[in-house]
Amino acid sequence: MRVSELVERSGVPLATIKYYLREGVLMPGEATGATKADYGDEHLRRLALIKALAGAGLPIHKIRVIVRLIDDPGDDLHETIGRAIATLPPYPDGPRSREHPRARRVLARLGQVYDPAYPAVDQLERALEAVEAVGIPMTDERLEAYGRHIRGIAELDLALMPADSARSAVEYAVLGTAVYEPVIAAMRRLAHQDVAERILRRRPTTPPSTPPGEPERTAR
Amino acid sequence: MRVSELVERSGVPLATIKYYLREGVLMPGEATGATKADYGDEHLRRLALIKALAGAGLPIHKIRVIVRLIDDPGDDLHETIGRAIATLPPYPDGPRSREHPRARRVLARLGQVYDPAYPAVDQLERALEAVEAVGIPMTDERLEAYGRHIRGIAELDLALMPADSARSAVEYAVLGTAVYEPVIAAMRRLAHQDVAERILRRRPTTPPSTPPGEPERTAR
DNA sequence: CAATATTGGATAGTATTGGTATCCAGTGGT
DNA sequence: ACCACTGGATACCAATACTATCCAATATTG
Repeated sequence: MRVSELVERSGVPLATIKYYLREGVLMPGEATGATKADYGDEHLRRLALIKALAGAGLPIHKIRVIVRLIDDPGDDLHETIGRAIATLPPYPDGPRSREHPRARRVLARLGQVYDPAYPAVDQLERALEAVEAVGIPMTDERLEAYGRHIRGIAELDLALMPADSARSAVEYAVLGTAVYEPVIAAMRRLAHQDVAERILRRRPTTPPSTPPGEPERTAR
Repeated sequence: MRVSELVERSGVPLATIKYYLREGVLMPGEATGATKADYGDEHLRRLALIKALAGAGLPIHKIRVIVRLIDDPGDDLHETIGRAIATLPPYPDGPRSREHPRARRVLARLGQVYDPAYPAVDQLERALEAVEAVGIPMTDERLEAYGRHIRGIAELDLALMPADSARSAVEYAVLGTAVYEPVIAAMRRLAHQDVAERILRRRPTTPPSTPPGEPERTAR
């Protein structure tokens, strides 16, 4: 397809597509002449990826890093995925050379190895500093429950990871991490609402049945 | 204390404090003269709150909304908390008048009421649109597991909510929602690492014991 | 009493980011 | 032969969260 068609099919304005091309996050179409080029489904897919990552707050140059890893995953899949995930937000401002005492305690408690090379360790440390600074520290009780539930989620995530190609595995890992975080956050807020409603308003617990007008309980 | 002391104790530059004062997120100190004012611990606490919320990506004018709700929670605590949480990111761009078919399905499945007035419903719908657009849809299997685990977390969150004052309840709700989201995200990423390590590298499952050089398994 | 430091207040400036718009000239299709 | 379209380059823009500077009044200190 030509650019104009890519524009209307993707919904991305031409100026923006040019911008993505310039920034090297969208691969150029196959040139069929000096002023014509041909784009395919992989361009649509790439645009969806860019949209998703940009929507998750990634600056364009980080997206560039990720698309390069997807386009060219090396031999070591685990390593590649690690680097791709490391590119995701949040981006701390200070240096990351601290001791991570809070994160260490959490990991020790959960029986996970402490490897300061994981950027997520630093993210966890900063997040724990923030909750502490604000007076809602991570108590043992909370840690135990959070750890158990989060691990349950993570195990399922991994179980559902595609095994057909390294490319799709990297994409799955990046997107699964980035785009499911808002899903989890929204579900938690709704669960808060629901639980709070029952506690604060003293309402009875609704059984998990189909509400009126919403009959597709098991529908896709 | 005087401004200069507030500056050094909070670590926030004077120009920034003035900016917060101007924007109405930091309450003015008690004037002790035409060119002097007195600040107290509540100013330090407020600065910590602002830091935490700004760090979570809230624009200053949203922080203003929240501090007003904290300073003046009305009669209806549930309502006030709802409004405060509604002020938190993410901030969708388009209008929010859709049907929320995906969110409805999820809520029906989980036995929670669908109330389009909750902003989190819209957030969930958009998040689900994103995962779908990118080819990792919310399957029933995932939904069931996510729902169960997230509800477990949410129930604990509510159980730990302070009941002493409306003010602190609002603060807890806002901060607990905002600052724990990064904690959950970081913990999930680390759990992914840990599980992936065991699967991809075919390593044996480490029992939750103390790794070498890390003896404080139960230490704070 | 006088010199110095500090304060509140006002205003202007800055850096970053992610686009958007314009212009241009070459060219492919009809 | 003509006109819409293309790639390419460059300029521009809007929002945000500070940051810096200036000013004049007033404490504070010696």
